[in-house]
Amino acid sequence: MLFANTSNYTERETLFVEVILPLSLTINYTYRVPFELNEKVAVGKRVVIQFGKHKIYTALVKAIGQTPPEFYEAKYIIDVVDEIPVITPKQFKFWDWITSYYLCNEGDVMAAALPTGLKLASETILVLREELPEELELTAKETLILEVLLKQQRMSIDEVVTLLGQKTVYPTINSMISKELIYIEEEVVEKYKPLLKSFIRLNPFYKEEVHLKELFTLLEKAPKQLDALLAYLQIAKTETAIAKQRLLELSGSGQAALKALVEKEVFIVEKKQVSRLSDSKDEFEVNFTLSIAQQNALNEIKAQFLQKDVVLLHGITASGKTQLYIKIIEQVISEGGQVLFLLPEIALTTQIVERIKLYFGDKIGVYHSKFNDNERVEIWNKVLNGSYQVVLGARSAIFLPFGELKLVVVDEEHESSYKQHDPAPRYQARDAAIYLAHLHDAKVVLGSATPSIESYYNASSNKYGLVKLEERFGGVQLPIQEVVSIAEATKQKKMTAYFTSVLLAQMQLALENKEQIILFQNRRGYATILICATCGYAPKCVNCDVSLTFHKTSGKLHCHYCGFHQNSINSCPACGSVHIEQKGFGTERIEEELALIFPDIKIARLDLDSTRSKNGMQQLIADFQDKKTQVLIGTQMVAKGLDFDNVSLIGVINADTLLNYPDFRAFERSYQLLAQVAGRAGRREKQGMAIIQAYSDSHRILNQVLTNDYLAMYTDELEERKKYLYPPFARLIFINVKHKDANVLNVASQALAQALRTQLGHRILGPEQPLVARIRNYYLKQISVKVEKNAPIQKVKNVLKETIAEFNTQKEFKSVWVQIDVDPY
DNA sequence: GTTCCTATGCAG
DNA sequence: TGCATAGGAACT
Repeated sequence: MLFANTSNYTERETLFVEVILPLSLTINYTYRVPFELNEKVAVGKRVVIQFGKHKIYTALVKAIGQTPPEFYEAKYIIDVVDEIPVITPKQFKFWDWITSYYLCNEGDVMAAALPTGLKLASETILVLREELPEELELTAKETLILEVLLKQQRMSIDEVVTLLGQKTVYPTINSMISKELIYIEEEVVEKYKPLLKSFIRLNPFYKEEVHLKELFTLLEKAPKQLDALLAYLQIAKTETAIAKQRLLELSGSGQAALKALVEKEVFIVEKKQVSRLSDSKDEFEVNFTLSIAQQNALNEIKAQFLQKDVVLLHGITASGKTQLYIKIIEQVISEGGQVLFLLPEIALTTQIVERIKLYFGDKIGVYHSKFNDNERVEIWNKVLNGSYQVVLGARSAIFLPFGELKLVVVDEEHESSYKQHDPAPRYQARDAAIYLAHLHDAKVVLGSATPSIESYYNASSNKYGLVKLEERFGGVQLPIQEVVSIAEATKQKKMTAYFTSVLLAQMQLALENKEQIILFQNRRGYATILICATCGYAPKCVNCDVSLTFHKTSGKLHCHYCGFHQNSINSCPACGSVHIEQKGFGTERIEEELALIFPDIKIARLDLDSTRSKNGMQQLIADFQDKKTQVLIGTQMVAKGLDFDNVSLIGVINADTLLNYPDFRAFERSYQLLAQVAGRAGRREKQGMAIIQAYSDSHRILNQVLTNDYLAMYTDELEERKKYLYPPFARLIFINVKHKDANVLNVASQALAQALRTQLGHRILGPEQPLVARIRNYYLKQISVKVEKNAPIQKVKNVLKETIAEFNTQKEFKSVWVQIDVDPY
């Protein structure tokens, strides 16, 4: 082995770098830096490295050192990608925290944090040799591949797999390599492509009046060219950079004329990099004054910030939290700080974003999953160089490279979509954002009309500041709310399909007044399940342990877990009976029944199925806003982030499905959702109405929704949590165990739980069978870890990590998947 | 015997 | 993650 101090280059430093790969690997790897790259490597820059025999990846330099690895020879890094680091030291610290808190690998975090455009990986390409051997003995498959290659010279592995229709292709490829037919190339695909546009510039020669005049006379015989020139001069008065396309549009002179001018060297064409992000240069002066209540809340937040880093803003629906946020943000950016504004994914496609964008103009960037990669890279860079001072984003926006972060706003902080469940890192963006803020010495505002129990607990126990905003903005009145018993209505024969007479009457009234209606049903599809009336058979998914849902539009039975679907059945496959009954109902069924009752109105349905296409949701919402549709039926989606002026009635078809959900948060969630849904009714001028239909009409949660009594709900829930030791009185970690074989899984999960129990005792619960015991052909078991609040959580986590690692080395459990989910809610 | 799949180990 | 390798099931 060649050590640095024994080599001929003693006077030169030999550097080694520890790199993070964007893969789920438990350790980081060490590479050696070739001397010529010594100057260029730096922590936070990306390097190109070979990992394994073929693959080339971009990895991130985590650390630089001079000690060579003891037990192996390090490979050389191939190249350094960046001129300046793309990851800041603070981001590394943040990643470290996520890695250790959520028990994942650094590579998981890297994969989640970097936009795909910044993570290039190689693709294996087969290339046909220029000279082929004369005598060939080929198998049928090799001939097939060769034929394609003769046509197109190059092929990716994927293409070979589809061509041969088999998964194992490497033996064939290897054989062709040894027969000297092909060679292998690793093609690194640079994913980010800067957008280049052609710009036109006048040759400086013609800047002088004399020359320009000569040019005019010269062009007299070419009127089109003259047009182009005149148009150029006209635009040049007000603009510096003139795009070719724009000139073409404005002059109407055509490609040929422009080309001729370029050939005459009158115009010079330049390719320039432009931004894909539409930046509205004009900042709108949206003047508004805060109400007294808002002003007081704002002052109070500022006062709280003197002592507390996090403030919970408990502001009832329509109290104008957004305006408050805007004022706080405004102050922070005027002092040169950056702001991260987190919103649930769904809210990002809607009005609130437009409002804030108008206000802050080009200082603001929006970051969410609907953006393509190139756009994300551009946003990343604009945050890095500080040209974006405000970022509005979904949970993944916490990974952007902030330099001067001074404020984090988490709107609708109770939203469950802040938690990422799969894949790792399984982080809770609200909590991670609080840590991020801590790293930056920044302040945090958590806002919600129905705060999560934990946040409210933190606020009432003085860990967070608490500011209340209890007055509706602009004097908007709370809707009149009413709970209607479905059982009672059924008894009195006052049900029409799924609607009580009370709800129907109100709908009639609203429609007569030309007002709009939103109906909420937390289940998509048509009927929940089909069931044979004779033998009780119900069609199930072939991959998962769930009954299939009947969708009428497609005429098929769908699995909502894996996407499997099959044709519906007319007779029972088990007993042949034709008495197939539909049990339960979803949004689709409600839409149909409603159309029968009100044949003249237009109804739209907002759920996962109807919004799958890219602009589906936007279109649906736009139509509803333009009053093209009168009734909007939806799942959870309708509750979140949508504001409609003309909606006077909200109907919850069946609240029981929410309340009966088997989860310790079911009541909290129900309250939050129902309060949010109800709050959508009648926002301006007119008092709206919310009707909640339920079997369990006297449920305490429904009462609390009716009376808007968040505190009562909180107190009751807290009591329950204390009694059964749930958060915030304990920390919860789920260990999900998966295997294709139910028996192996049983044995393995028992063994793992036992191994954990010997170290952590009563804290280990389970393994239990989850509600859905099999998804995508994998059987599932869940072990829960409940840790008292004051126990050393990091020690427990270390034990978990080690025990699971040890467990996975055992021969019979090698193929068992174990995933850890910290704070799984 | 061949062909293909699946499990498993490993990469610096 | 993706690839090499080994062992075995299903085919000829």
